[in-house]
Amino acid sequence: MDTEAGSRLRGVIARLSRQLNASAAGEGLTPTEASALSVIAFRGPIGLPELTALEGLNPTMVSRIVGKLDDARLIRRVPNADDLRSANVEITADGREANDRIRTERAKVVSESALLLSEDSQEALARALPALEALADQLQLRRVGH
Amino acid sequence: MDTEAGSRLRGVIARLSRQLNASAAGEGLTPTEASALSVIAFRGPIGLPELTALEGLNPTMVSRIVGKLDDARLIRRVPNADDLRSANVEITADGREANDRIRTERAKVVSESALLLSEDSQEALARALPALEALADQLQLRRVGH
DNA sequence: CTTACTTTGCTTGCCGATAAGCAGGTAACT
DNA sequence: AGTTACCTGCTTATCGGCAAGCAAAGTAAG
Repeated sequence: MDTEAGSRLRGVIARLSRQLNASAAGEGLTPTEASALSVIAFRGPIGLPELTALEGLNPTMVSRIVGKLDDARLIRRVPNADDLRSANVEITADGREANDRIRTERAKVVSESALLLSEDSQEALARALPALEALADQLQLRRVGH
Repeated sequence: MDTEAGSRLRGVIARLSRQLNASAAGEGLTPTEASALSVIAFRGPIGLPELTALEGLNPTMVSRIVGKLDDARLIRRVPNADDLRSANVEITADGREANDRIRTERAKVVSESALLLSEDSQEALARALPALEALADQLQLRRVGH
């Protein structure tokens, strides 16, 4: 990937992020909170450090997000018998419902716009999904290592 | 694109945006300012409405960004003889130098991480670039229309 | 085993950066 | 005069991050 492509990728990601955040309705949750809820829903009971890593957030934010989601009864802290300082978090019934609603709503915005693209573009997006996720992993490793 | 893919795309874009903004060094410019400077550099003299559209920003921000870049002598306002209310902006020599530095620096972060990915992933990213840009266009149209 | 000290995992208060957006102003056009 | 293009002051939302604090766990001396 050359400078030209790197620069374009960077630009378009910033732009997409702006557009998506702007069209973020929600359940009273910020984009990051909704994303965290989704991870908790799918990756089952999970510790805060893992959540931090998966979302590429910082521990302070994760603590606050978990606190808020817990207050809202969307997730539940499950004490860890081995170490009472930490706790795993898992989704509640309310949380699962909220997650489904938010997920559907948010994906709709992307899906509907994507449907207006050419077949080729849609396929390119689908094929790039794992690569984008891998790239995010790499960028995160780079930051942590550095 | 189904709900699953839409949701994943949305999530990964947010994550990439966080990682990239966090590793944003700079010339005293915010990510958005740097991006605007880049657009001005490549799309030559340009009016503020076009800049607003290209970046998917809101007019208030564009006004402020242009003001800052102008103060820093990185761009220059060129009066429009036809309509003195508006003005086109164009890059200055200083601006071009700054843009080249920032562009190289920023792209490096992406490129270096991308190089650690598989060949397939790199190719998928390159092929998805136009599709991502088209998607951003669609999302923007959707917002403006709505 | 008990007490004292250190480390670890998380929480919280505070502040800064970035960006959106409204309201109101000025100047230039029609 | 009315509209339009832009600028600016103020507010808000989201997120990052340091530093202090707290409770549990680990370690070691008595």
